[in-house]
Amino acid sequence: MSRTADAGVRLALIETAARLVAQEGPDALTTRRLASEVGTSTMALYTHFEGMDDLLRAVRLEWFNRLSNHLAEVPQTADPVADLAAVGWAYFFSAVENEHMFRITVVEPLPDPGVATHATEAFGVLVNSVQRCTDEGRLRPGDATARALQIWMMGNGVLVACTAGFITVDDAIDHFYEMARSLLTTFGDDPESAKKSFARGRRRMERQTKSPPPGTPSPRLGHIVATPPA
Amino acid sequence: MSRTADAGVRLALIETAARLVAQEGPDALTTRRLASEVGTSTMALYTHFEGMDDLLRAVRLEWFNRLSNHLAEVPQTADPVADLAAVGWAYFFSAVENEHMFRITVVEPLPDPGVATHATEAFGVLVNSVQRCTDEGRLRPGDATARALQIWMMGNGVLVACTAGFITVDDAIDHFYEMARSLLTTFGDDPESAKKSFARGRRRMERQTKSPPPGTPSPRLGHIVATPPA
DNA sequence: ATCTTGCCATAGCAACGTTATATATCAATG
DNA sequence: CATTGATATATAACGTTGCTATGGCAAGAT
Repeated sequence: MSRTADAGVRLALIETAARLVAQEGPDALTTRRLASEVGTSTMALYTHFEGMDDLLRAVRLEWFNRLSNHLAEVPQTADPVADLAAVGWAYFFSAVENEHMFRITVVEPLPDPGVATHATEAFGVLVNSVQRCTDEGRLRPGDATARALQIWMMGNGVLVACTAGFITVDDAIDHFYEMARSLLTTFGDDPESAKKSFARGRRRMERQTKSPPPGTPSPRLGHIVATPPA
Repeated sequence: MSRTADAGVRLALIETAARLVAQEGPDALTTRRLASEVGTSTMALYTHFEGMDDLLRAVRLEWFNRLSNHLAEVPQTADPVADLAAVGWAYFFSAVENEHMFRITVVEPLPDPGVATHATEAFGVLVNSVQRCTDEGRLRPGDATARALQIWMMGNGVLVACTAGFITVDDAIDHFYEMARSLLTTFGDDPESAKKSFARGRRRMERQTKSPPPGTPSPRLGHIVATPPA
C-alpha cells in the first residue's frame, strides 16, 4: 500500500525492530506490530529473513557494529589507563541507556555461529585499550585478552544487577568504579595511579556525554540507537 | 480425572514448574504442558495463582529457599577465607548446573515486591562469610554487605558469560578464581594467603560434590531441584 | 509476447496465556 | 437427611502470537 521505502525493506525491518526492542523491550517486537510500523505485511519478515530469530540476529549484529564505532570514538590520550576507563564508562552507559539491547546482545543472545566475529570487533577495542596499558608500562606483562575479558565480565555483572533492579544506577557506578580499580591493581598498576587515571577517564566521560548527571532516574533510551545506521 | 495429589495441587504446580524450567528451560513452561504434567486442567493455575508470572514468582521464591539451605550447608572451618571460597564455589556450580534457574532468579527476574526478603536470606550467607573474614583479621575493616555484593556481581558476570556461551565452563572457573582473589586482595587479605585459602576452598568443594571434574561438557541439571521441597 | 523469478498481501493454522461458563465436590446448616 | 453455599475443576472459547500456504503483481529474460 504505502510502500515507504522501495529499496531497503530489509534495512527498514532491522531498524524498526531495533527501535522497538530498544525503546519498548523485546515483547514489543511482534510480527504484526513490525509489519504495521514498517508499512508492509508480515510476509516481508519471511522473504528477507528466516523468521523472528533471524531478524533478531541481524539486529544484534547491527548493534555490535554501532557499539564498536561508539567505543572506537573514545579518544586516546597520554594516559592509557584513563583511556581504558573512558572506554569502560562508554560501554557501561551505553548498556544502561539501552538496557534491552544490552540484554539481547550480551545477556541472552540467540545461538549464532557468526556472532563471534562481530562481537570480537567491539571486544577488540577493549583488548587494544588494555594492551596499550601494558605496552606503556602501566601494567605488568600479561595476556591482554584475558584481562579485557575479566574487565568485561565484571562490568556485565554490575550491569545485570543494575538492569535487573537489585541495585540502583548510582550504586552500580560506584561499584563499577571500585571493582575496575581492583582488577587494574591486580594487573600491576599502582593503586594510586589507577585511582587518578580512573577519575580522569570518568570526568572525560561525563564531560563528553552532555548531561548525564549520575542521578538520572530513568535511563535515556535510544542514545545510540538514534544514530543513523551505516 | 486422575487426581494425583488431593492436597497440594499448589505445591505440585510449583514443583512441576520448577522442574520444567530447570530441565528444559523457560519455554517448556506452558499452561497446557503444566496442566498435563500435573494431571489437571489449565484452570488450576488460575485458582491457585494469579497467572503464569505469579507462579514463576513462587518458583523463584522456592529456589531462593533451596539456595539458602544449599549455601548454609557449607561448613565453617578455622580458615574463613577458605569457607568464603567454598560458598562461592557452591553458588557458582549450583548456577552452572541449574542455569535456567539462575537466569530467572538473578538475571531476568520478574518485578516482585517481596523478593528482597528471600533473596536477602541467601545473600546473607555470603555477607556473613565475608564478615567472618573481617572479624578474624583476614580483611581490613569495611562494609561486609558492599564487599559481598561485589563478589556476587563479579561471579554473576562470569556466570552470564558462561551460560550465554561466550566462554567455556572451564575458563569460567579459572576467571572466577582469579577475579575473586583480586577482590579479596583489594579487601585487605594477603595475596599469598588468599591464594592458599582459595585453593583450599576449591579442593573442599571438589571433594564434597562427588564427581564434577571441571571438564564436564554438559551441566548436570536438577542437582538442587532434585532435593524434595521443604 | 511469453516465461520466469522475486516480492508482497490475504487468509489461515497451531499454540500461547487467559477468561467465561458450567459442573462437580465438600462443609456447614436447617 | 436434605439443602445451601463456596470452592475447585473441566470444557470451551477469545484474542494474540509466530509462521505458512496461496495467489497475484511487477519486472527482467528469452
